Amino acid sequence: MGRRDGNADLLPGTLHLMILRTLQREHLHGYAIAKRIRELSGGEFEIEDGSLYPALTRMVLKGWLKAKPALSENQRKIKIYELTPAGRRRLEQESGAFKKMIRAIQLVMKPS
Amino acid sequence: MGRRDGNADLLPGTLHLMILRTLQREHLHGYAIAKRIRELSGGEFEIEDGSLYPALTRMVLKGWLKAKPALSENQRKIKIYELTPAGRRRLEQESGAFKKMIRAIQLVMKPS
DNA sequence: AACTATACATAGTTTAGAAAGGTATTCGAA
DNA sequence: TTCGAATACCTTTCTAAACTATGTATAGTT
Repeated sequence: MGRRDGNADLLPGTLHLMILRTLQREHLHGYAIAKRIRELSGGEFEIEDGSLYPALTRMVLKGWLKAKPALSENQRKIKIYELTPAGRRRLEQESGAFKKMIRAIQLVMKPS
Repeated sequence: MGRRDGNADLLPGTLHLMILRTLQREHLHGYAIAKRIRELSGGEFEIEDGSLYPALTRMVLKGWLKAKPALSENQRKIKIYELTPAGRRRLEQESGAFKKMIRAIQLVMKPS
C-alpha cells in the first residue's frame, strides 16, 4: 500500500527527544504536542495516538514530565504537560547523545 | 552500571543502513563488518553478536545480501557477504529516507 | 443529520536490538 | 606450554518502542 507523503514511521528512539524539546518551548497538551511536532517537521512526522499517549505515560512515570489537568478554550478536558527539572536534564543528555550518534553514523555513511 | 565510552546502544533502525553502506565499499564477513563499523564510527558503535548475525540473516532473507562461504587467510571458515542489486537499491532508498528523517528531526530540535 | 477535528485511552501485535549463552579455532604472551 | 584474547559463527530469550486498531466523548462545521 505505501504510506502517503509526510507520514513515514518515526526513527525509533527519537520520539522522547522531540516531545522533550517541544515542551521546552511551550507547555502543551498531548494532542497539541503531536500537532506541533507535525508542524515543526514540515508535515514529515505524523505521531499516532498509539505512540503518543504511551510515550507520555512513560515519560511521566520516569519523572521527566508533569501532567496538569486543565480545560481548553473550548472547555474540553485536557492535560497540560510540562518538563520537570529531571526532564530538562534528560533533554540535554538525550540531545547530546543524539548529536554524537548522528555524527558517528555520518562517519560510517560518508563517501569513502 | 553505565556503559563505557564508545559502547552506546545503536540508534534503532540504522543498523541495516550501516551494514549496507559498509558492504558497498568492500565484501566482508560478519565479524569483519562489525569491526569495520566500529573503526569507521571512531569506536562509537560496538555491534553485539546478538544484533549482527540476526540482522545479516534478515537481510539475506530479504534478498539484499548474498553470503558466500569462504576461508580466511588463516584458514578459518567465514561467510563473505555482498550486496545484491536489490541491496544496492535498498541502500539508496534507506539512505535517502534517513537523510530526510534527520532533516525533519533537526527542524523540530532547532533553537526556536 | 453527518462529518471532521479535537482529546483522551487501551489492547494487541510486530520488530529490532540487547543480553546471555554456546561452539570452535588461532595466536601470542606469560 | 598453557592460558587468555581475539577471531568467527550461531541461537534463545527478553525488552522496549512504536504501530494498528479500536474505543469513548465532545465541539464545530456543512
